[in-house]
Amino acid sequence: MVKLIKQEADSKYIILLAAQAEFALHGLSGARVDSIAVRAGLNKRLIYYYFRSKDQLFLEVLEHAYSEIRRAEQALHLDQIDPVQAVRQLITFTWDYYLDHPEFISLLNSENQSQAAHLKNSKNIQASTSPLIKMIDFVLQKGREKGLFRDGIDPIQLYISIAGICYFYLSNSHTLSTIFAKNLLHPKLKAQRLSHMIDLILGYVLL
Amino acid sequence: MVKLIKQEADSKYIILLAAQAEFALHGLSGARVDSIAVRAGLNKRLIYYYFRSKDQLFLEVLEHAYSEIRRAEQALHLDQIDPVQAVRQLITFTWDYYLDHPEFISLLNSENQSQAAHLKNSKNIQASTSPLIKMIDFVLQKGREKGLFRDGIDPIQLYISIAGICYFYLSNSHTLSTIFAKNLLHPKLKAQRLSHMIDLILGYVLL
Amino acid sequence: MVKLIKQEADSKYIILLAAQAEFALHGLSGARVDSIAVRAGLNKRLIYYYFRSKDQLFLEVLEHAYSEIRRAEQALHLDQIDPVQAVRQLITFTWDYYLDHPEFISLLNSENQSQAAHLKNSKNIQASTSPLIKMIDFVLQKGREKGLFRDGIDPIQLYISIAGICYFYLSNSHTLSTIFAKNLLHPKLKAQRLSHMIDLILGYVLL
Amino acid sequence: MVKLIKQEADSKYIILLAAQAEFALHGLSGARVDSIAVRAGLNKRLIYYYFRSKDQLFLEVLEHAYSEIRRAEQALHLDQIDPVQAVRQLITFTWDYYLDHPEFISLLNSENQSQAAHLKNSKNIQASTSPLIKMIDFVLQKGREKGLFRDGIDPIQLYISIAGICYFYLSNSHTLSTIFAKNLLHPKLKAQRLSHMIDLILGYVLL
DNA sequence: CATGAATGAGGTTTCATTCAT
DNA sequence: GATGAATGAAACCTCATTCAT
Repeated sequence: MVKLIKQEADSKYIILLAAQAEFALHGLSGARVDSIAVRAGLNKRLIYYYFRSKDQLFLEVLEHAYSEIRRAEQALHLDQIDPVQAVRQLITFTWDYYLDHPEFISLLNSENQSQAAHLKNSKNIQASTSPLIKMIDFVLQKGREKGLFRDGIDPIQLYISIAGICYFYLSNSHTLSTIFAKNLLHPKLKAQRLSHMIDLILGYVLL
Repeated sequence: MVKLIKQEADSKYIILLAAQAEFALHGLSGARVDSIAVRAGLNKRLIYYYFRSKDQLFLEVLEHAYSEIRRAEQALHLDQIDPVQAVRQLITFTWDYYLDHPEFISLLNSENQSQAAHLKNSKNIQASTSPLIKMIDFVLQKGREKGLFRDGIDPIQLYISIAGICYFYLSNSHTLSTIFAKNLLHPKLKAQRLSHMIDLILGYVLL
Repeated sequence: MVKLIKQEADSKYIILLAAQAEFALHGLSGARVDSIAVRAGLNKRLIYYYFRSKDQLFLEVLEHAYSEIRRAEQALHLDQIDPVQAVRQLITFTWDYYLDHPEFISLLNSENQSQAAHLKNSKNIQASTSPLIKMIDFVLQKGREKGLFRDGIDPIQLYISIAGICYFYLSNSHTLSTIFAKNLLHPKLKAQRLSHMIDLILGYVLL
Repeated sequence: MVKLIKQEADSKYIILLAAQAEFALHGLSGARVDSIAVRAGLNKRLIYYYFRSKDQLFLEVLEHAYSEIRRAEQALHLDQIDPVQAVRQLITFTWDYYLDHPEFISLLNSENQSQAAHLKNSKNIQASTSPLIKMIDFVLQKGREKGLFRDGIDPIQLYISIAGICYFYLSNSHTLSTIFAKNLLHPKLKAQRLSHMIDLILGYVLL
């Protein structure tokens, strides 16, 4: 019995991971259910057994991806460290997370192309981001109280800006690399980028 | 004869615009050649007559989109105004251009999903960005010479950051709006966003 | 033990009824084994445990339906009443039975679409109709002897005609209702139909 | 140009006939689009080119079948012959038409299994039956005026009864043949059936 | 320049059925 | 007796592309 349950969990999870890889690589409409089955080493029919359709599968992949990053964000505990360090930490984390999880960027791009049609049908997504925003707000307040940070910074705006400077560099690295005729993903350039981003955000945040 | 040539130009251009709309809405693999023909009000076979394949059509749409934004950027003449104003101007322009040309964002997302496969096969794209970077570099230098701007700012990094904070907010507006449970494209929020971005960049650039 | 056997009977019968409903609604090829399992509230595998295949299940449903109507026909005892009343009774019974058992009509339609492939493989079906025909023959003979009924009526032909006028009106009620733009199953129209059918048959049978 | 048009008509019509045969043989859900393509000797994709879906194809087949029988009915000109002959003629025609067009019966059975879902979405079906009913009403009136026919016969009821006795015998010939252990489609039996039906209807209609 | 007809390959999804417990 | 997991075959349908004129 226990084994059975484990098997199910395994197969379903294997499919989820295979789908994540396929969706990340080819987008929603470019992904092939056949390929997902091959990646998972399981029968294609099983995909429809566990998930109801390609779209439903995509939604679950997306929810999974969101829950993973939210979990990682929670583990940052930015409220327990020095505010300047906290800002540095937030940038570095975001950057590293996107670097380590290129599929997350891909999935978000696909979902935005779908106008968030899947996410809108999803429960318990909205709530999951607020703890992070609260944490950032707390950090900004502490920095302000210490006389370090400027006044009137909106935590959501700041979060979107930090995400944006990390995200855009990576999500558009192919076109940018082509246009600027240099490989933006070269380790040296990646290090320079992180450094620039920290300078940029701290330059704004600090008085 | 002249008229015939003009007609050809017309039909080809009509298809290009129809394709741009379709690609912007559905991405490369999600776009339908049939839909493009319907949008253009022309026979599908004509698409293959003017462009050789769906991918070639996509490339030409992409090249067209790039040439348009480059043309607009050239018209900025940032080198002829006050450096602080120039930075403001650059942010505002980028923001407005993305707002007015949502298809540009969509096309870039698609192309990055394709790992810039089309762009890499394209001549005369790479050179086109450098004037802008030179212009930014000139602005930064002027600001530095006037004792206003900080030292050591990489124009490419700055450009990518400005583009990133504008781009991400818009390209991911659907998921962000869902997650934060507010419509990020509401006029009020858009105005706040622009204001925040200017604060952010100037806060960094200014000494 | 007894309880187990009873359980078995229960489950098997539950499946049979569920299958009857599903087959009646969607026909043989339109019926879904999954749906039958859901209707029965039992595991799909059990269907294959009790019945060997979808076709075998269909056959048993069919046999069950036939045995039910034959049982009801036996209970008529037409031979014990006045011949005119007996004819009225036969028409009314046939009409009411079809009305009360729409699944019977559906199953017969499906089986005829299959060219009676299942029924031909069935034992003990053929014999079951003859008592009814014998009963009708007896009624006709009695009516003739009483000087009421016309001569030379074939009981099988009469039976098929009575069945036909009832059956067709109901089996084709959807298309007929659409074509004649009135709901043939409205109580008023049903009553008129029964009245017409009795007039028709008696008009023919009576001298 | 003319040839092109003719080709289109040909291909579409060839598909229609192939579909009619396939639907007649296997019903709506039992029919295979692949088989229709093979029967038509045309590419499967073309079926979706001309008709939009299997259901739409089924509807057009159905409409075609209805228009054919209505056309044949119009050609009867029952109003121009002796009323008794007209009734005979109507029965004989109905019987022969069903015999010659077994697909018509099959299609109607399928459509009724679908609860007339297709027909309900069809324009100009309802109107097509009324001329026949008017013609029957005219015949009945003439017979009554000549002192031959009984009073108060509803033409729709009569039509349904005539259709029913013909239809049921043929649509259910497989199960009936099995149950009565004789081939109902044997020429001798078919002749007897027609004779019985004429006796039955005239026995009712004539005073 | 322009078009309606046609196609092969492959897409998502569904099905009856069986495996393993 | 009962079940959840798994499957191969085949269903409907769609796609980019080409043919023929």
